[in-house]
Amino acid sequence: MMLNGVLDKIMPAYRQLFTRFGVTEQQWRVLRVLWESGVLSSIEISRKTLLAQNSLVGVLERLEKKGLIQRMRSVEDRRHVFATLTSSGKALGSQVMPELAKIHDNIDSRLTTEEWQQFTYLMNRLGQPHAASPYAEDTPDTPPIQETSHG
Amino acid sequence: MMLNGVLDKIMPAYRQLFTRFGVTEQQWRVLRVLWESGVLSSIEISRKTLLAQNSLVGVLERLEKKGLIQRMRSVEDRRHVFATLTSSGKALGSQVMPELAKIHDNIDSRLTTEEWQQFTYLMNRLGQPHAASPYAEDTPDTPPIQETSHG
DNA sequence: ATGATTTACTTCATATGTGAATTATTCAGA
DNA sequence: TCTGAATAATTCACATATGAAGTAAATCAT
Repeated sequence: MMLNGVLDKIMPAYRQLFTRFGVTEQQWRVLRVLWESGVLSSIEISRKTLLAQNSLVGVLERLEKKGLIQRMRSVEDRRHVFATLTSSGKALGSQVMPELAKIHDNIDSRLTTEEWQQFTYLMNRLGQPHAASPYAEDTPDTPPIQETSHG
Repeated sequence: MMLNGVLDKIMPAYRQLFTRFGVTEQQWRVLRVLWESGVLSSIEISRKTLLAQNSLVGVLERLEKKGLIQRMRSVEDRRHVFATLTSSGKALGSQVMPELAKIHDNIDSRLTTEEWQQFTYLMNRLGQPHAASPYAEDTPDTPPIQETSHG
């Protein structure tokens, strides 16, 4: 439950920025990955933003209605829907990015480099169910800083 | 964004348990604090569960509709609404608690004692805005294990 | 080829989370 | 005492999350 608490304290700053530009956090997540990757299929956006497909439908809909993105069906495989930023979407991106960087830097400065490594390590451990081999698929590169008699 | 990822991996286990008993995660949070404290005012529940007042209204409504809790207005200050568990609510609690403990233990075992201390410490640091004195109000008791040239 | 299966997207019903606005009460002060 | 500020709960509009279904299009196995 601590995770929720931390999110509740960290997100407001971001949300405030986003609402100032008329978008929501998840809407921004989509804009962001499109900004970085150009054109993406709905499923790729879903993977990169961690937004469920069904939730994404609405998000993309509202983004398109705002004229920030453009959706289109693939010709080869008509099951795929691709999305890309409109010029206005790109413009918004370039306006938000710097502001976002400020907030990000602030949060970034709350922990030292070592602490961020610990953080990453701990988060990965928490995400992995116990009993699993410590050297499985997505195991973090950074080993624990202190292993005090336990494995 | 890692926080979201971890939550997405941790919560399903809990949600699965709760839906098995016909409640949601936040509904359970309420039942839990009532279980621990007996009678509580809406505002106290809100504080203990981290659920916003307006969200709580609906949660309490549904819990009452399910016959798990009972709401009533205070006589002294009719602005307050108190909630308490019904016998059926208590019964549910005693059924869920042990199951919950299993999941909790599993997650608990994913990190060592030291790592949990680091975790708590890091979460607190992340929740505190930067520039603030490291020894302010809710600063954790456990100091960082490694402070390598930075303060 | 054709039915079974899979895949990608969409829709639905239900439960929240958020910020803003309302309502009902209580309280402090002229 | 009457009024305006402060509280606690509730309501609203809007945007998601989740799980279950539904669709259409592509793939597979026979």
